[in-house]
Amino acid sequence: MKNKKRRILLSIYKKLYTRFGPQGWWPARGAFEVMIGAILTQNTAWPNVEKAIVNLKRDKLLSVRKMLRVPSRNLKAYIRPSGFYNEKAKKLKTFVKFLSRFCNGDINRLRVYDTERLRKEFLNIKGVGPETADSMLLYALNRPVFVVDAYTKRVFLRHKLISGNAGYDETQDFFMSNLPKKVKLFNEYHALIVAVGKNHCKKTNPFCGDCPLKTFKHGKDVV
DNA sequence: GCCCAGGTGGGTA
DNA sequence: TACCCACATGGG
Repeated sequence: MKNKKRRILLSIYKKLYTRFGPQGWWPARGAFEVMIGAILTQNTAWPNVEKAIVNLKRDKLLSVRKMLRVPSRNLKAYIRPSGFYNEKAKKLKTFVKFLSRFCNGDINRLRVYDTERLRKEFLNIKGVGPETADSMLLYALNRPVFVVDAYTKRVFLRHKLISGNAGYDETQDFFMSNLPKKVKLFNEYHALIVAVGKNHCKKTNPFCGDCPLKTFKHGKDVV
């Protein structure tokens, strides 16, 4: 059974990779920038996040120290294009305060902690939920953690590979217990799911068309 | 003008 | 615990 799931998951990966090619995630440079991007992209289209990051970069605010110092109302102005800027400014402040306390603002010092410990620490930060924490672990710190998002649930529910009431942890476990725990694989897989979710398994169109997953069982979302 | 986007936390039953 | 909602900009 486990082997069957593993075969299916690897087969899906292969089809997606063949169709969309390497995605080169995360589209950012440096661990800190990835982490900031992970917060800014919460329920937000990436192009809007990029605008915010460009603003931050322009005035060299992409460092723990600088972001600690900048007044909140200024920070809000910088990140405005990414939406939810009042909330996100608070989240960014909370996050850099955590970093300065936990690792003296030095991302390299996070290396000494094991993945489970770091995940626990991240989840304790207000504004960092499971997807954001896992994105940071995988894409900033290169830990083998599978990132689940809205696309993951929609695509895999539509192809009847997970159940409608599967939560974050259960969905994540489906991938992590049936796939080799490899950073490169998890990195590419999640990005490919986003690609197919954007292009085919859309909310408003329950039918696959030339979806690369059309050979898998498929139907409208139940529940 | 309407829908959606790489979520999260707080409130209510 | 399980929903429901606010949070906000920008593109299609």
